[in-house]
Amino acid sequence: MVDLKDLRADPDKYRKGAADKNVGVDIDAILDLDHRQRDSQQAFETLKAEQNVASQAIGKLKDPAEKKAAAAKVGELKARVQAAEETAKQLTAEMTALLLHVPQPADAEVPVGRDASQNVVARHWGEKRSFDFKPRNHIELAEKLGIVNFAAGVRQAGSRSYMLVGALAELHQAVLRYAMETMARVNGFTQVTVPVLVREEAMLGTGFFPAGREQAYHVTEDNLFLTGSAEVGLTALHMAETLDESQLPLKYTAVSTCFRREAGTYGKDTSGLYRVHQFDKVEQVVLCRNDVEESRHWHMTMLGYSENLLQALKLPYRVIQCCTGDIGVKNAAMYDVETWMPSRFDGKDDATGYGETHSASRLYDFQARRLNLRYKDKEGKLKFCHTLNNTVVASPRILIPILENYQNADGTVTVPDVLRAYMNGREQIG
RNA sequence: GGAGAGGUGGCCGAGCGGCUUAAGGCGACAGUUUGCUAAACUGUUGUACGGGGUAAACCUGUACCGGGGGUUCGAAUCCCCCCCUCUCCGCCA
Repeated sequence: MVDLKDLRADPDKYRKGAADKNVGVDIDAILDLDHRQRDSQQAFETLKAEQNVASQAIGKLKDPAEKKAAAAKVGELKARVQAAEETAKQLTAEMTALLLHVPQPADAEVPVGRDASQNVVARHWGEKRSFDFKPRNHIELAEKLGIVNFAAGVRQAGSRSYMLVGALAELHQAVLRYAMETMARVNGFTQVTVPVLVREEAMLGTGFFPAGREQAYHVTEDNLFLTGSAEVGLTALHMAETLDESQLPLKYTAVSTCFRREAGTYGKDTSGLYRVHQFDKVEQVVLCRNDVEESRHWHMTMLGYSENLLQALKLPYRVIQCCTGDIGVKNAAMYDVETWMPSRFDGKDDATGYGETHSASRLYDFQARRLNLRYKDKEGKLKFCHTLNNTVVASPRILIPILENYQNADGTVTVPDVLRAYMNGREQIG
């Protein structure tokens, strides 16, 4: 949710912000509606004040006949008050609905672009391996090793389903545990468990709704939604609370199963472990003071954690600064990390070989406004928190670069050093 | 899933149609007194959105007693729906 007062004061900022993000919201229509809403609110409040005065006077009358006469007189006012209230309420509802769609303007440094194709590469890390044999893709590797069963997954759960079996399930757990423990023990994030089945308020509050509603599974029987990220649970942990500045920053991490309908991606990445409906992810969230510099600091710090993890896994990657058209409605800035997946490389364009594995976002107070997540600063003033989130690791997608980059000529896969401790010291699969 | 009891300000707790601009207490803040602390006394005490004011101070309107509707001239109070908490029963990893 953007700040309505700021939108009134500087509508151009929001016009440009929406245009840059390629989001079709009519700022002028919102401003016009805002005027009408305020006028109608004013009209209602004036009438209501009149009614309140008259009603209170009745209470002081003693004579029943006088009371009755006075009540009848106020009764005439009542209809007008109700009509005015109705109008004001309706306009307020319209206003709220429209405001939910106004995107947070991207920060000045974010490159302007229509979609992901205009993202900017910030940096590369790592040496891509050159194979002296014909490398297999992760599907071939895993099926040959008997550590995945796509058919069984699809049979019981439909398309984009899978079952990791044996060593691959172990590798999956290992990478999640490694990520989680590093964040908690080394970087001081508090481990949290989150609900993955949540109310609509949590989805609205974190900005996943209304835009993006079609990406979430809806459990209609109980009117709950399956979350696509622990970002929801972690960011909404203090929903509707007033924190104290001394508590900030709050740093949380959680591993959760994530559910995504992947609506609108039919025919895209249909096979393998890349784009699936259910996966597990270690996510981290920071709630900090309402301070742009501090937000920027945490954003870069968390992006660094993800890079550290990939460096520890010795997986080549590149960091992408997402352009305005790709950062979504809620973000002020976003970086993706893409990891080298040899099977995706078309042999010509290097860019084709990188697959998105991470995403780091800063949202300033956009989510906090919707969540009513505030804190009291040192002067006792109430302010909205800033929120940020980052992927620490998502699996099974991360298993693709691990399998493909660590494969051997005989079809076996070497286990990355840092994960062996989480796999009973196992050094090789197959 | 069944039965019952509840949800009031930062906290406790009264109020059950108009003397409530929510009693009283606790806490917090300010002042007085005081060698210092404490105590005592006095005062202040929320949020959101508007209007006025050059800004702050301040003045003013509306809304808010779990949420949403309704009855009424008037609702914390009466009615309906929903949410949440607690107790008991049933079921259950």
